Amino acid sequence: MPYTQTFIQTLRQRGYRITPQREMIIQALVQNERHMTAEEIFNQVQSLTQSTNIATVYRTLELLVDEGLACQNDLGSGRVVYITRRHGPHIHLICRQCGNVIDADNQLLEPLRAWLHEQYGFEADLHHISIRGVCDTCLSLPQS
Amino acid sequence: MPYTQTFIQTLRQRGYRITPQREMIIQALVQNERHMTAEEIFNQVQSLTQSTNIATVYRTLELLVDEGLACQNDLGSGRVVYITRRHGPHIHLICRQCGNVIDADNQLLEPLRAWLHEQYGFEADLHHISIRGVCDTCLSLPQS
DNA sequence: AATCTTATTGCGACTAATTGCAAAAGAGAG
DNA sequence: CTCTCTTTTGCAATTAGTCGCAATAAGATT
Repeated sequence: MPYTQTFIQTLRQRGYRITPQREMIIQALVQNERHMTAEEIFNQVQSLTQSTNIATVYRTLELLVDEGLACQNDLGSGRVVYITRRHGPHIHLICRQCGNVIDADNQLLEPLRAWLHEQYGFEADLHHISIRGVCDTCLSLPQS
Repeated sequence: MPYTQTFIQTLRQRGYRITPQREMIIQALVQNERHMTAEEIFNQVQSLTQSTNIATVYRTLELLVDEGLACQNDLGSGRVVYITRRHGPHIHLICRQCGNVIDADNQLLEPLRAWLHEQYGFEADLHHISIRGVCDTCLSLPQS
């Protein structure tokens, strides 16, 4: 797991303390390579050790997001999901009606990012962005 | 309050029943003309009548959003805020560090919307979109 | 005005996530 | 290795929001 170690080194360099809890949380997130809820991570960590707590999972995930190492996304499931920033940036198109999530390309986000930076000096985090709307299928339904 | 009535007529035409609770919730949202939390709306309604409930406020707001009459936004305060769609579309730039919210123009969202529709058949709801990142001020801070 | 159908409400229980605080433990200095 | 300082954790309590269900009440029909 070299990538997990890279993560940990980065945090250590920035002055954060590395605890077994943090290591296991990072490892779960890195190894799964997918969107995970805090509870999924908590369950995986708990299968390794009892010494863990859901609050710690949330706090560690918040740290990873703040440090730009992970992305946080509300995909409309009622639970927030997390993923490392190793993954290429993309847009999540979330259908307001059926709840389906489409992953879209992000080409058009680049001009937006550049423009926001130029105009407002804002460094937009467009790595994993969610956009709500209505999908193809739901639009073409006969009615309702 | 003619605009409140327009709202109500629209809902009635779409087959929804108009209850005193719904009228008062809509009125609170329309009259204030700003982002409001469900609890703020609940408090205003409750000052008029005891016959109300926070769950009803949430359900009515959800209805307004689903019917395209209101926008829902998580501005990072820990509470979701609502506003009518009378307001011109714009982007909320939310700073990950200081929590400040900047309202930005939406010019560049039009090509994005068009492209998402063309490419994915997705009708994006970009009326009130939130983008996280780091603001001008926080970027220029000496360190930390 | 009375009746009927079904959408809507209120309530209480529940879930996801956050917070304050005392106890535990990481990491640097000696 | 021990001490110290400060960050981090675990716990319990709290908050924001949702859900199931029985009771209520819109609005249509007569």
